[in-house]
Amino acid sequence: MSLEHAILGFLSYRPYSGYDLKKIFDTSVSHFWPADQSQIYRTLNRLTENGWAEMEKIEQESRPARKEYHITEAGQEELRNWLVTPLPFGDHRNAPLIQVFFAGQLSNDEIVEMYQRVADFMRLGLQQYEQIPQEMEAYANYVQSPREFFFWMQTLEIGKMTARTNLEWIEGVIEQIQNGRIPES
Amino acid sequence: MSLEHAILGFLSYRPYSGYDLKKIFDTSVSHFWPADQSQIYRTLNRLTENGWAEMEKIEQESRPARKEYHITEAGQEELRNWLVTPLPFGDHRNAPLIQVFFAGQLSNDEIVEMYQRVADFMRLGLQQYEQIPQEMEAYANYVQSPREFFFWMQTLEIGKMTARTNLEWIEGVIEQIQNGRIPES
DNA sequence: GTATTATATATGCACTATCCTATATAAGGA
DNA sequence: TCCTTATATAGGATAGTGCATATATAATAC
Repeated sequence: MSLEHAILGFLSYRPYSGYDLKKIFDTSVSHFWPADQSQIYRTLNRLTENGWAEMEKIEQESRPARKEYHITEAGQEELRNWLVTPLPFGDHRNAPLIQVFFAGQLSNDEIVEMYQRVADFMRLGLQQYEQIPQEMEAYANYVQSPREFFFWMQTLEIGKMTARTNLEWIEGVIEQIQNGRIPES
Repeated sequence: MSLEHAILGFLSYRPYSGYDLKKIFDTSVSHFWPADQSQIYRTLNRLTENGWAEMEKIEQESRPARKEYHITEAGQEELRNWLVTPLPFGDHRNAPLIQVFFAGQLSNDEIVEMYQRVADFMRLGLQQYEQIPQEMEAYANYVQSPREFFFWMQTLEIGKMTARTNLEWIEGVIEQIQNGRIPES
């Protein structure tokens, strides 16, 4: 499971609580791995059961107690093993492609209209990508490692490249429709 | 849900049984939407409950009875509505990016080794993409619609483009490591 | 004769994920 | 005073996925 390993990754930097992790996820990896709060807590329990993390309860005045999770030796080892295991890129479910597959049932006008909207959406997404580095940079100061920061930026880089590729594809389809290069039946 | 709509898409061509659908999925959309047999049957039940499909039992000599599912008016409408609803591209979980995010913990050699393996894997995948058209063409003869065939080919096209983009990214990272352009700490 | 393959559907179980709601405390603002 | 926000964790309901297994018949291969 990937959420387990993403959490182990963050715990390898330093101990965190579930609450911390939710915020960290939202400002760092949520663009390729959004994490639900309840799931983070449940996964932390599982990590503890697996012996990959240990919980330390920290009482606070005026606030509910924090449960800080520390990665264990076994957890470090599990993380390393997972990190060096090649996972295939582009091997996931892709719902928009189902729409493409059956798009022939729509009229040319409907297709153009829809993909122009999708293209707009993606151009917006590309713009938002430009803003993520600032958020990440803030986080980088916090952890302080140019090497790690380099790889964080690489996740953005590949995200942008993929978005540009998709956009290119969409623009190509729209153009082909407008030039009458798509069979009518 | 997408599997529901993918099945509705196929049923809009003609009635099929769960067994048919499993084979059709495996030879057409499995590269972006693999479907488990048990899930297809369960989804067909749900489609029937929703009034989007109707089941017709067809007895056969020497073989178990087929349950053929016919799309209903309501199902057609549901499919159309879904097809014209823009879904964002590139909006899915991407486990390999978690590995990238934490790759700084690995040594340069480990990273290069791993990504060379991933790159090999992807070059292989690209080659396999070249073979899918033949399978799809066989299926196209079977349904006979140049327009639909055009969009089927588009799902391959975007798959290849994405694979090439990913490969380009990986080759870039490897190159940067080999040129010492990645911070050591 | 026996094993495998093809045709066909169904169920059980575990795991993952999402959404919503509950619980608790304190600070700050309207 | 009341409402919202921030800090913190937990649980129930529901849906989707993956894997394994069960059931049944007939043809084919060894």
